[in-house]
Amino acid sequence: MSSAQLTPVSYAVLGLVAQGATTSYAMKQMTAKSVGYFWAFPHSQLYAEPPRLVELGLLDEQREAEGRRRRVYSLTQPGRDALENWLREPTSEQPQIRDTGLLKLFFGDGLSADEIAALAQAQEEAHRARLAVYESIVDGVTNPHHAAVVRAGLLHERTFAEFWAELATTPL
Amino acid sequence: MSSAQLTPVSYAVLGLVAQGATTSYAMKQMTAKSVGYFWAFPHSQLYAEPPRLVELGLLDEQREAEGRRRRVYSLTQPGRDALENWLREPTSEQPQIRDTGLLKLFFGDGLSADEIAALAQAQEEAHRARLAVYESIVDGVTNPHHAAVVRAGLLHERTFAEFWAELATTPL
DNA sequence: CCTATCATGTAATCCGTTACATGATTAT
DNA sequence: ATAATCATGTAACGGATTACATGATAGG
Repeated sequence: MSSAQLTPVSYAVLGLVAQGATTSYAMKQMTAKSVGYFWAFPHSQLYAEPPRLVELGLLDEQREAEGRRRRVYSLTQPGRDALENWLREPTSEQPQIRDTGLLKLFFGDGLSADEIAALAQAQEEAHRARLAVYESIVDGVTNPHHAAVVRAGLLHERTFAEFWAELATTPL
Repeated sequence: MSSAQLTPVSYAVLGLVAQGATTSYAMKQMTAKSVGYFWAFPHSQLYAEPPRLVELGLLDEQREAEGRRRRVYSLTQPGRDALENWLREPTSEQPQIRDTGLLKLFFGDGLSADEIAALAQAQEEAHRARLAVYESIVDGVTNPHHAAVVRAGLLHERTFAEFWAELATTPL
């Protein structure tokens, strides 16, 4: 029962199936307008991961008889247990923010003040654009947990938009 | 000149060398107390990446004659150009926040209100701990660009600590 | 001198990304 | 009908992570 340890993608798939996304495409749709904004799962992952979980006995796969003949997944009891345990378990891993703009700022010694300001303005704009997207969807999200996650994203974008805005006007 | 496209790690290494970190260990040290907090580079990456960049002609490698005989890197002109171009180039990739706590919240339908509160409290605590770390180091960071990045981290941790704190007290 | 830890790598596996490719539906 | 796009995958490659392993240096 090769207990290969599960990755975040594994749990995401288990969670998506638990929320009713029984096909890979449905998983893609469900993530697209919410958690996918800051933890993007390429669709190929959502197609590749379920077979692994089937192999581990955490998912069950049914093949449609007609039409697209797509693979329809459902949770097994061990799968449900694995998901629940993960949800309850305190998370220890440090969150990672992989922001290229911050990386450039970190290494920006070689840039002039104007170039730093340009970077900051571009970053501010990007964050405001993302903020606008979140504001436009937040009211349409019915699942309260999903809505809470969108709110977190909203707060984050606001924070960073302000950070860059200040940097654009205040020289280092 | 196999123009394999450079990854963020590539530019990080170029940037670190530009800032005077001429050995892999020095790179590790320089990142550890600043950008490494939210974009962690395992030391093996900092040892594995430079040879690739040497291969591409972006770094030059000198081997120490004595002692540890370590590899000492320096920027070539193409390497410096690549770094500068990257720094000036507007960044298009969306920043990614990979936060397991948020992922659990997203899938937290199956959790009770108490369990959500427990998750939120644990997350708040983790963010406050990180916040304390940033506060303890921010004054000691001399490089203004590094300091700005630490400030960004500080704002982020504060934002998220508050987000989780509110969630812990307000039922969904 | 001996030990602990600092420092420097290597190896192997596997996941994630990117691109390719094709089948089904819908719109015109 | 035909084109466009929606939907569903596969393949290949490379990078990232996780362990393993060993050589130097400093401290006792």
